[in-house]
Amino acid sequence: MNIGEAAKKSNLPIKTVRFYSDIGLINPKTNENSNYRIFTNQDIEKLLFVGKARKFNFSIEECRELLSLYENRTRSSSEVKKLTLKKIDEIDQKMSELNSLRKELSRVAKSCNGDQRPECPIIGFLANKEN
Amino acid sequence: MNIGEAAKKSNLPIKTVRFYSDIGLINPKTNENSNYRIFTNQDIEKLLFVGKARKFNFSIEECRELLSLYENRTRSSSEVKKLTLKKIDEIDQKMSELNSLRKELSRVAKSCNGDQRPECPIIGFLANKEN
DNA sequence: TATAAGGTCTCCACAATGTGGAGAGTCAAG
DNA sequence: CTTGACTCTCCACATTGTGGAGACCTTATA
Repeated sequence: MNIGEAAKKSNLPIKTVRFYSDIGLINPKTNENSNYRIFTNQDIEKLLFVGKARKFNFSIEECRELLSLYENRTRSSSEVKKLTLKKIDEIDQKMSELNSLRKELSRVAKSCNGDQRPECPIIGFLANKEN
Repeated sequence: MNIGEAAKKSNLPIKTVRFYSDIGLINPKTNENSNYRIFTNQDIEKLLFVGKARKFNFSIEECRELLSLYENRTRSSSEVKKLTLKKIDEIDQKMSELNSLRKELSRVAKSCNGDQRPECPIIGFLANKEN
């Protein structure tokens, strides 16, 4: 099938499918006459796989790795689990950063009246060299 | 002072200071002879301000806005507070996304043995078109 | 005074992950 | 044969810088 149908079936924008093909995440054949890409059902499965993995925060390179594990019928499940646990770790890290950020911001926001007067502790806080 | 000293005083890499100056976040004068940028103490203050705001997750454009509020002695504190509350909202949004992501990932990770056998529920999950 | 060392300049490329458009080629239907 | 819908490649842009090349400036030392 052509790229338009592939895009529809994989729920991805055409541009994205082309991009994934450009970077070799998938490797559709090429019609030598028309230079059109030709997608198989296997390609669609891979696109769906990648689409989902991307939604779950895996980077392109991680998708590439997962994809090769996906295709390798003899790989151990521990490899996949390792990648997943690493992802969870990263998420935890990010969340704790966001948490302390949120705390600080809400602390300064609370101390600000938010009225018509120009005095603003938030600005003062940001302008303060210390901390 | 020259850019090297400005970078040191603002705790930012030279390249970053140059970048901020390129995009007009700060506007140091230029020595017409040498073409060197000349920074004042005011510029350093702004750089420190931006550096801190960036750490607190404000985007460059938001920094630009905050900077103009910072310089505007007649602005109301509510404008600053609004930006800050918006930031907090964004953080909340991001955290809830990460939370559900984490839940899903840890659910599938738990269901995977992580052993030498190739059966892997995580791969199965990612390959599943549904959900 | 000549030269070397160190600071600074501009311009380009790259990172990640696509999106948007231009201009040209292809295919299927009428 | 023409028209409209698809597809192709190539370039630019988004964000926030970082790294390097080659050229220019300044200051100090020989």
